[in-house]
Amino acid sequence: MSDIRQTKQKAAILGYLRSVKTHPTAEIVYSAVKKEMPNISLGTVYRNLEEFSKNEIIGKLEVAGRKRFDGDISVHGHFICEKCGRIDDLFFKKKIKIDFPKKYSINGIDLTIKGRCKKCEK
Amino acid sequence: MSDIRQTKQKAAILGYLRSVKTHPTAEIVYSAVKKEMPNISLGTVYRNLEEFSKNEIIGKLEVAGRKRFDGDISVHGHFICEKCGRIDDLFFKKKIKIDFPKKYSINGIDLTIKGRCKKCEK
DNA sequence: CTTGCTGCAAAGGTTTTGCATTGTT
DNA sequence: AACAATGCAAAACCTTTGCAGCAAG
Repeated sequence: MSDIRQTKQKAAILGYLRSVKTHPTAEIVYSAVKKEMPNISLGTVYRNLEEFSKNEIIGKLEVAGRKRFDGDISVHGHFICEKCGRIDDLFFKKKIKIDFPKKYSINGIDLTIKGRCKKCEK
Repeated sequence: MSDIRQTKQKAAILGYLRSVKTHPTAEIVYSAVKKEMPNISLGTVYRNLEEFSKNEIIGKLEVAGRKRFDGDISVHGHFICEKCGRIDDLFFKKKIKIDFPKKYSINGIDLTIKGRCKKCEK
């Protein structure tokens, strides 16, 4: 039977992702982790990020044709600035109610708002 | 000054997208339009889909690393089955209220729900 | 006529994958 | 000792782009 093993690489990737409030790409995670672990490979980073997100240990978004990862899996939405690309977390004070058809079994909700951030609003 | 021209290709792409209720990839649009217009090129399809979505004539989603296009730009959400990949439109009867921070200028909202469709729910 | 659009094919960027080796359990 | 995970590099995949010829206005 298959088992999942602990490795330094996994710990470093997860540690980094949880230490930032940004939503880095695999490439960015790779560069960051590489500083402490120069031999880590990009493939390992991709493989683990993908595995973590499949196991719902981290979150994944897709923006402008790239995958971005999120160390925070609490319920929240995202704001994406269409000009500069910045991504902010959105935490809502009031619960959002939606009347959802019962014919599906829900696993996750993604609420993304696009627009302009303060800086980019001319 | 630059102007935008009407072409058969644009009409065919838009016509196809509006004739279906699916959310096809550029590749799928290409195959479909190619039946009526065998010389159309994939590059043209990509170029026009991108232009249409920039001008908000069509919608664009990103699912599983691919862009998908939506001929329907009315306000609605999407359901994505994580197993079979099917995408359904979600129309809500009641307006959804969210308490959104005023510091952004909003341009669009994307509500995507992931889970299992009836068929894939074992 | 002017110049935007197309078709073609090549290039670009991101992500995945095969395989020999290394490291966990 | 078994075999999952890694590093490396090649391959796969999707999308963008340069350019010469075509076609819309």
